[in-house]
Amino acid sequence: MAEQTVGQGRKGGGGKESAGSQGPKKDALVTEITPQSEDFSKWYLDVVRKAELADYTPVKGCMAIRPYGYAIWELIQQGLDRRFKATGHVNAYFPLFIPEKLLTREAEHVEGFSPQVAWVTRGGDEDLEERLAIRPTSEVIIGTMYAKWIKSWRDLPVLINQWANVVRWEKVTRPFLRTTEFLWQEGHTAHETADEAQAETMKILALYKEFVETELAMPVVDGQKSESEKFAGASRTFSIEALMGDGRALQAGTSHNLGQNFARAFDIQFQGRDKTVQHVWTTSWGMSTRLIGGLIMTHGDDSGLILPPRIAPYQVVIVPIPRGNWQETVLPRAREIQAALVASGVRVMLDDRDEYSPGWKYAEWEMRGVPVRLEIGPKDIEKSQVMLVRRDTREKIPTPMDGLATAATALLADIQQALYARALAFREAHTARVATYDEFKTAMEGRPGFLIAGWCGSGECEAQIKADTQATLRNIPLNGPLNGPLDGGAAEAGAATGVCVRCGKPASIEAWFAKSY
RNA sequence: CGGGGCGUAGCGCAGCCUGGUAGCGCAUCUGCUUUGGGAGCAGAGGGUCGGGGGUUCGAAUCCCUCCGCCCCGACCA
Repeated sequence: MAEQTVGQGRKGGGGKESAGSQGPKKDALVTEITPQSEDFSKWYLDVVRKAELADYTPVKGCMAIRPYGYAIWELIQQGLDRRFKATGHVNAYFPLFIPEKLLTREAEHVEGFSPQVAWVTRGGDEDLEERLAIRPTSEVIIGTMYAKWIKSWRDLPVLINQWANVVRWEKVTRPFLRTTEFLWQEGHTAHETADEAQAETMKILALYKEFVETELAMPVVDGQKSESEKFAGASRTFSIEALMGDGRALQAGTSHNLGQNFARAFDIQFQGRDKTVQHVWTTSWGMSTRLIGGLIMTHGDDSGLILPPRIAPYQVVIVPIPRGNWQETVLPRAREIQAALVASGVRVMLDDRDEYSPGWKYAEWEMRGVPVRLEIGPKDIEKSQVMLVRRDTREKIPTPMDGLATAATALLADIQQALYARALAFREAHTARVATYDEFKTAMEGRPGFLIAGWCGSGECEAQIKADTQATLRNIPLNGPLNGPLDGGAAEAGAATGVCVRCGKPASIEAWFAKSY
């Protein structure tokens, strides 16, 4: 009776307890998080709620981001903001509201966004003379301001980023992945030449890739979007695409070269070095709270979240083992260790709650994805050691207290690498190159993931592939074997060295396809 | 927006078919014993059964309607 719960984790899924009346309790634990294999989507929603990342609100499609989830967002913000500043960008803030007349000035842009725009029609007691759009993105309002601020080539480039919320009236929503209101950063830059704007677009794409791979341990494919997947109003759109644990792709960030489209629509002009008046060349780029969804679905397992150390609100959780008068014996040592780790720059949570057992805490912090658990009890203190436990492999590592901070830091770095390697291996195992359309269709049905295939560049083939297989063209990688440097646009074919997977015509483009979020 | 499923305590559910005024597990609160993988015992609190309307002496239960959530499509920065 005393051992009835020992060794029975909720992750077992099967093992019924033989102690009779314990059955229902066991079942309650087992069903706490739906296993990934049973229903990935339900698993995701369970993790979001049980790990206290976010919760539903009375507002349809809008979530509350809870402190633990917001802490992840803050770390994402810090990592990105540091990189933006290091590349010469500055932050500013623009209004939430956009007058209707402004929104409709760039034709493609309006057409693309109008189905998703929310409107304010009343202020106080009065109907507004002109409706106000709640920004779905800020090209319009920022472009309007740039027209006022930019007069001379000496004013360029303008390299501004803003951290903001935006609203898009989505019909189908999911916490983090697609919500009616979401948080993001949007960079908006203006340049003197087309080449400069393109260089900026690619610089940010590379920055995004480096950030996501380094900090979030998510391997991504960087490439160019097809005409049909392009941002409304852009000349070219580039994206980074990640593969989730269920084999579906997630667009994790986008960088757009807007050409002179918005400059023309909003009269953003400057007098050049040659005294002529010209339109500027602009870019925009963004990453959002969607990244948190990507993080969950890239690394998580049946026990819950697994956070890469660099983005984990708590990198180490200390669980003191209560024995006898542990508050006088164990707890002080735990506090010393906490202080030492904090001094080494480690984010530490000391779980000194008396009302929960160690086993409960283990399960709880595993579910919340803390990369390293540090157990310390009387036996450890005797041996002048602690027990470190990795979240990713569950490996238990007895570690001397001498040099603990160094060992912990090294372990965190190792976990970061391991998570990236694991995710990359998963992606490679779920990426296939196909030559014929039959192969393509079979592969897309059989096992989800990326398919690499030749493409003639036509929208018809792209649309037909989607209709036949549900797979969309995610992007055209920058480094594909057939692909050129791609700075001239996806549809510009170079030397034909392959064939389109659908129509069989010669193709110089090799694209990545997948079912996606 | 089309097809399907579901809304009963914080979470997971039973009750609905065959109307009679709400129950179980977990969680929560109190006390004691515990604590190295989700502890035990004893006691306690918590629900206008998603909203509105209708039928009925009486509705969680039957009918209408609206809303929300989930899944599959369509659409989508």
